[in-house]
Amino acid sequence: MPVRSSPPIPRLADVEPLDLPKLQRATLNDEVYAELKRAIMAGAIEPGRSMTIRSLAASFGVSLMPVREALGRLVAERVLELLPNRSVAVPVLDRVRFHEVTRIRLALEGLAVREGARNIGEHELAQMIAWNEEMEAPETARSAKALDLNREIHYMLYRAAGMPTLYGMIETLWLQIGPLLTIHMRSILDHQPSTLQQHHRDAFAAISAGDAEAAAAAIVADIEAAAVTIDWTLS
Amino acid sequence: MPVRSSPPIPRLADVEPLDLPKLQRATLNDEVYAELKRAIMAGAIEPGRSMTIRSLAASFGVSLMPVREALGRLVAERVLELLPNRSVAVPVLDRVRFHEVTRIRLALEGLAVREGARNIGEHELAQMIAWNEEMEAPETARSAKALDLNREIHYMLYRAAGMPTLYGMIETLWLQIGPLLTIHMRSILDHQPSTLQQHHRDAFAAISAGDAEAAAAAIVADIEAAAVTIDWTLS
DNA sequence: TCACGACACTTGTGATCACGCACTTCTGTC
DNA sequence: GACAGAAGTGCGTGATCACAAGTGTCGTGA
Repeated sequence: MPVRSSPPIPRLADVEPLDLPKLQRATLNDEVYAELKRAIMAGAIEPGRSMTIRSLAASFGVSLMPVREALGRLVAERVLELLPNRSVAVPVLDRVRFHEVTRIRLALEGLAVREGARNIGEHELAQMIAWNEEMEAPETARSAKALDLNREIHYMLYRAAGMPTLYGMIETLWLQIGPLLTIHMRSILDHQPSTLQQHHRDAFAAISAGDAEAAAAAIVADIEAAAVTIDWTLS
Repeated sequence: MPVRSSPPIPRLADVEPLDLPKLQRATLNDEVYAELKRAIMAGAIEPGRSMTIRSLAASFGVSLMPVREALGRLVAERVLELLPNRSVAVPVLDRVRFHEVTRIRLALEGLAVREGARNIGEHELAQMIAWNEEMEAPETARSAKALDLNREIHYMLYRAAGMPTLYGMIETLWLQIGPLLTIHMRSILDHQPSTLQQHHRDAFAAISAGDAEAAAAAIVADIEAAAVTIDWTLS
């Protein structure tokens, strides 16, 4: 630890406790991992096309090592798929697997809402309502931002459950269907002009009324409505 | 591909189609990963004590690389925990987190049974019944083999659902509570001499009767019964 | 006797290199 | 002209090395 030579300067630790516990340096591994997740969720990586470690490493400007580990983690989370060639790709969800992921989502996100509806605070609820109205604004209704807002609303609700393991599992499920959402975003937003927002409004009303079960039902209806629209466009 | 010089010997590919699709060489990475999973599930690794990459690599007789990636995958699956030192350990489940994992298990394994009960074949059902009776045998009732049989029964039921993503998620959940199960195995098997087997029998009867919902209820009761026993021993 | 600092050691992280395997492409022969 | 064999290339996997940060220990000074 470097020590200043002039004594009158007090050390930072003396002035402020500053006990932020989770300040750990981000490794290249983590950065590549986060960047890949963002790219996948944004649909920037075409499903089915394999990608090589070397090309990704060159794109990120790092060596093979961080990319290898980040890809391995994503494969472990089933966000990426291991091809027989031992190379990886964003999996192409056929109708069967999409149905499976949707059913898991219904179970898990229903549980999260049932729990989160009880714990969520006034401030978060207001924030979600604001986001939901922003989704209906004409300039964002058909843009990628609408999907981002939709995701943030759901995530905030799920975070309120205070179940970190459950939240992580839901996050990986969203990553699995994320590419599909982005690709068919136009269809979803066209076929359902304001259905999504209405389901959200139902959920907010139920939360305000203290009816966690109704809130869960609204989110389940929301997921199912989006699922049938995507299923319509599949294969 | 090496070619034999003597022509009369027919090549294997000519005699037998042998189109086993999933024959890909196991890498050291996969072997270390599988071995660590076995060790964790068996409770061989004391929860909370951190382990170093180098020591594991020395134990396995491999270099750091395969161990690093295997550990990274297990951390991604939340089977291992990343300590502030950036080293890893089997997480110690407090009561709160154990409750959370149990609630997720109820949702997911209930779904799996509801689906698996409809699809499972006669042969698998007979196998499960045989395993269940073997659990009651005096020589295995209190041994680690009883836990193995219990796990195999549940896994076979969940596999029958034909939902690989769901099955993988359930498997990681079992890995998270596996150490706890093994450590408190004595308590579980003592407090519940044949309760577990009875719940299993209820599930089998419901499956035979074609009542998937009752089968799911039986497994849910099974999980809950084991959970309250473990919760009793926690802290 | 206690505290502080320097040193050695351990550990995770990242880079580089080597090997084996699979696939492609070119070429020679029938 | 077509097909088989060989050379070349690209890829994942694993090992080794280098580096920085953290940690414990030993020694010295007050």
